[in-house]
Formats: sequence, structure tokens, C-alpha cells
Amino acid sequence: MPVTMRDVAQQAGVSIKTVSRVVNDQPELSDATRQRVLAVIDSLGYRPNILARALVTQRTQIVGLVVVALDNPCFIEIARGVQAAGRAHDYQVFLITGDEGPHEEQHILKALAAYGMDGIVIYATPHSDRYLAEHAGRFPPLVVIHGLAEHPNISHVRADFEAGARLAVDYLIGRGHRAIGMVANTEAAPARRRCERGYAASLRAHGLTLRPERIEHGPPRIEGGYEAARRLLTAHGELTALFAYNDLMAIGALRACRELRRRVPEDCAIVGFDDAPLATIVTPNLTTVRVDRRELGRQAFLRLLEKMNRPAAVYPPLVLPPELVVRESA
Amino acid sequence: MPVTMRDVAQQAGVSIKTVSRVVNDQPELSDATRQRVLAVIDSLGYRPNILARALVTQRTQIVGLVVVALDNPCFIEIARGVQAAGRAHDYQVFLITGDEGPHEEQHILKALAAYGMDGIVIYATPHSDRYLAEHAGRFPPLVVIHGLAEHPNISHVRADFEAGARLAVDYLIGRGHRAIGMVANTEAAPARRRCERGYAASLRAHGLTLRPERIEHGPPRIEGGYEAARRLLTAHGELTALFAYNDLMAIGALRACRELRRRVPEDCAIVGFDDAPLATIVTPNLTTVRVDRRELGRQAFLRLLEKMNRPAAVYPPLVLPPELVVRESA
DNA sequence: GATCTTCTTGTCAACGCTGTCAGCACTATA
DNA sequence: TATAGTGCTGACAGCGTTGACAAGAAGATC
Repeated sequence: MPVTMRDVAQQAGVSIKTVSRVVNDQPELSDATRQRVLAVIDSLGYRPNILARALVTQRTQIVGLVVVALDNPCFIEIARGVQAAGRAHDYQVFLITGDEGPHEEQHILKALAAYGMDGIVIYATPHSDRYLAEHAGRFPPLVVIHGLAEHPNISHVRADFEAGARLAVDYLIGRGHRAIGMVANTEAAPARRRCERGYAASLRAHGLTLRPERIEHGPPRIEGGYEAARRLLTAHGELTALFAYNDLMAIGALRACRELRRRVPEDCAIVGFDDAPLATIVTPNLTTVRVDRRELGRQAFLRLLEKMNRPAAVYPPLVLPPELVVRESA
Repeated sequence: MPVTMRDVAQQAGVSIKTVSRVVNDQPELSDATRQRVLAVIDSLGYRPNILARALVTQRTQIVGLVVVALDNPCFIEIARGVQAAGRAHDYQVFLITGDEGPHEEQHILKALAAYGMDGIVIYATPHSDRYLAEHAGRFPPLVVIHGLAEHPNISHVRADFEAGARLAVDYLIGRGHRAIGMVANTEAAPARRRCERGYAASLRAHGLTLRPERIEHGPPRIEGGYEAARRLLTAHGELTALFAYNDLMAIGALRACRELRRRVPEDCAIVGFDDAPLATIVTPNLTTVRVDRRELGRQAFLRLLEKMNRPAAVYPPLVLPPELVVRESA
């Protein structure tokens, strides 16, 4: 039994439509009635039923933000960025998580469509990429972060992983390192290729030859980084620096160095990627590549906003430049 | 121009109501028409408009989960628990974050009410506690996690901080420690009091006297823990163990010990609280108190579900027991 | 054959809100 | 005085769905 417009109208002695006008700040209204209605709204504690409004206007002013694997702390800043930008434009942003296997994304997306979301921002996974490439047409406008799927209904926003990797390796080379290994990611991820390309490009640009055996793969977590770094350092004693796919792997590499009694950064410099919160907690603090994640989220929302206003338009991917954060590990 | 029931009805040559019956799995229907309608639904890709349904049934099957400070990694498991339980009961759980000052919660809650959420789970903050104690009546059923606000419309779910603190200190005493300091939280938080009470209770239970000067406060983050531990250890050389308000503060204490050349756990044992993901990343690994956060989330949802079904009922707070996780730091 | 059941389907009015359009009371213009 | 504007307000339909109820067909019972 929440208060409805009818209640307000009755109490104020006006028609429902007049209350609607007051609520929506429409101009064609005398100041007297406006004040009267506002007073009643206030005293009754009326709040418009957004669902009912959405039913007639066909817009919910809600966008969904889908992040299946919320445990990556990097997502949180992105989510913040999206939420803040959304709120600034009178949209409510609802975050949806999941964790139940490969079809999770499909269910979530379908549910969001059924709830009438005006748009969706989704952090890409291999599954979502595959699914959306085919079915994006069934959904409201989409912005995919760090994704690949091509579809006219999808706009892309991503960090420039390739440039970031180049930045990191350029820096190491600039510090005099010549034998630089890479702690790479085994798992299918859009960033994976780009990151390795950047590593290779930097070496090439400085006249160094790419030795494939200096790239070791592992799952993109601490353990994976540890194993890969251990393999690299024991097999290739000449390496004086490591570039890691992400900060977690870099932390694993840090651990491997400690275990092999290689001082960081003296014997082996390490550069990570992401500037995860952890980067400043471990010792030595991690030198890493940062992307402004909040900005990434903000841009994702803005892109979505454009797309929602002009669904037919197709926008080129938005690529955010990364930046090197020099700390102690290199 | 999404597909509506009307489209399906037309295509299948039945009335809208019949389609509705099919969609809602109502029994009074011949198998023949059911199959026919289902086929059309499938071929047209029809999905029911949940907003329209909500408008007439007065239930959205959505619950909101409000976590203003999402950066605490502990929340993520809680969120997972809520989402999973929600989905298992045909509810959609939307997560809402914020970060813009003290009135944020009010706005979020009001917005959720306007969107017609059937219920709300909120992770308490001092602001939300103060606000809800007065205005909970204006909202759909609420479950507050780790909160205090008393109101018939609120159910409480929380971890037993007092028991957890006692567990930690009991353990230290059991290991022979007699001079145990506490790295406590300055900030107003419901857990704060309870945690300190547990610390005191354990000492008392073992015949040790509580020395207030052995409790140092700081903000509940790494820096705060570092500062507080540093003060404690320099002023009270006799301390052989520290109990910290949470894992972040414990990590700060770890750092203080390293700086003061106190070996952990030999010279100074440390116990944290939360079993944050970080606890196994730092060295030495943190001995800490764990609460099953996923279960906490699950219970929060279940409580909400009961409350949504019987809004008049009042339930006692649900208190989850903690458990000690012994690792390296104590 | 008339009546009652049972099964299946449809009609109609809502839910709370907004858009369209009409209507009223004025004032300004010719 | 007639005409056209202008400013404000309300009637009404409809958004996509469900619930209450009615109605038609088919079979069962007397």
C-alpha cells in the first residue's frame, strides 16, 4: 500500500495528470498548484513508481553491469566508475555477479533484458565473447569491456594492453636489461595476445631478438606466476628481468625470486600489470603498468549512453592509454 | 519493439490470457494448445516483460544488496552468497555500490524502494544504522548485516565478533602468551565494541588483568595497524603477542614487527580477523579468525525471504559462529 | 432430453503511470 | 464584438501483464 499518484491527486484536489506534471517538472503549470501538490507529495511521502513509468515510457533508466568474476579487485574500481557516471546521468546502475559455470552469462543477460534494462555493460569473458558475437542483437545496447566480439550492437572499451606491455619492456631495456623474460598467461583472454605482442614489439624496436623460450605460461594467478617464473629463472640463468602478465603473476614471480635467492630488483627486476591494490602491499612494492580503471568504467558508461540515444550508430572501440608506475621492483 | 504476449497470442491463434497461462505454468490447459503456444514463444523469442508483471502482482522478484564500500574484499563472498541463495529461490539480486559521502545510503535505499524491490540486504555502516533506526518503516523488508539499528522491519544477521575475539585471545593464552596487546579500531563500527569485549572477556576468563594501555587504536587499514602496533611495541616491550581488529591491521602490525626487528611469531605472535584473501599472501601467513562469509550472505537472503513472506513477524538476530584458522603468524 | 460437471478458453478490469488531445478561462488583437 | 491566441488543467487511452469471472464445449448422470 505505498502512496500513489491517485492519493496525491485526491488529497491535493487535482487530477492525476497534474501530479504527473509536477513530478516530471513540466512547465505548463501554475505556481500555485505546483506548490500545493509538492506540499502534499511531501506530507504523504510519495515516490513515483518507476516500474509503472518505465512501462509507458519504455525506458527504465537502469543499466546493468555484469561482472561474473567479481573477485578480481580491479573490477571494483571499474564498477565505481560506471556507477558514478551512471548516477551523474540519472541512470541507476545495478551490478550482477555470478559464478556458476559457462552459461551463467547467458542467463544473466537474458534476465537483464527481461527486466527491461536500457543498456548493459559487461566485462568480457571468453564465453560472453562467443555468445555475444552471435546473439547481441537480442539485447539492449551493449558495451563490452576488454572484449572481442564483433557486432553492430556492441561498443568496445578497453585498455591498450599492447602499449602497456611495450611501456614496461621499454622501461626495462632503458634500465640496461637485455635478457628479459615474460611470465605469460595460459588462459584464453583477450588481453593475452595483445600483451605478448607488446613484449615482442618492444624487443624488436630495440634491436633485440625475441626468444620464444623466454616466455613461460601459467594461469593468471599468484601460483601460476610463481611456477612460470621458477621455470624461467632456473632454465635461463641469464635473465635479469621479468615482465608479468598481471600483478598477481608478478607477485608469484617475486616469491620465486625470494626462493631462488635472487634479490629484487638487483638480480632480477620485475614489472607487473594492472596496479592492483596488492602492488603496494608486497615487498618490494611492485613496479607496474596502470590503467585508470575508474575512467575505464566512466567511459564505458558514456559509450553506452551514446549508444542508447542513437542505437543505429556504430562507434569505434575506445582504447585507454596505460601508464607506467615505477616503484621498487624495477 | 520487443515481442509481447499479444504477438504470441496472435501468431498462435489464442487469447493473451492463454499465453499468460502457458508462461506461468498454470495447469488448466490442454496439452495441444500448450505445445502450440510454446512453439510460437520459442520461434518468436518471446520473454515476458517482468516490469509489467510486477506492476500487477506487486512483486518484482528482485532484492537489492547495498554495499557502499565495495573495496573490502570480504564483501564479495557475502555478495556471492546472497546472489546464489537468491537465484535458488527465483529472485534476482542486484548489487548497488556507492561512494559519495554520508547520505549515499539514503539515496540508494530510496531509489531501491522506488524501483519496487521486494526486499533489501544492506551491509551496515554507522550512517545506515542511524538512518534506518528511524526510517526503516518506509522501506520494503530489510536485512542488515553487522548492524545495530532496532526496528520491527529489520532482521539482523551478523558474525559473532565477540566470540571470535575470544577465540583468538584464548588461543594466544593457550600458547603461553601472557602480555597480549590489541590493535583496535578507532572508527565507529558495530564490530568494534564486540571485538574489544571479546578480548577483555578472554583475559578475564584466564585470570589476566585487562590493561587499557595495551589497546591502541587506529583506522582499520594497513597503515592504521602499522601505527598502532608500532606505538604498542615501542611503549610496551613486554608484549609477546598482538590481536588485531582485522587482517589489514594485522598486516600493518606485521610490517611494524619487521621494522622493529621482532620476528613473527617467535618474538611477537599476531592474530588477525576476517581471513581476508590477503591473509595467505603475506609472509608469514596470517593466523586469523574466519567467518563463513558465503554462508553469511546465504543466511541473510533466507532471512529476507522469511520476512518478505511474513512481513509482520519479527525474528531474533542470526549470529554466525567464527572459527580460528591457525597459520604461521601465531 | 434435460441437467449437472468438468475441462478449457476468453473477456474485462485493473496495476501506476505518461502522452495526446480537448476544453476551459482568460487576455490580446483586429 | 468576434477571433485568435495563451496558459492551465483534465479525460481518456494505453504500456504488458495478471486475476476474477464468465462462457462454451464435451462428457457424465438421471
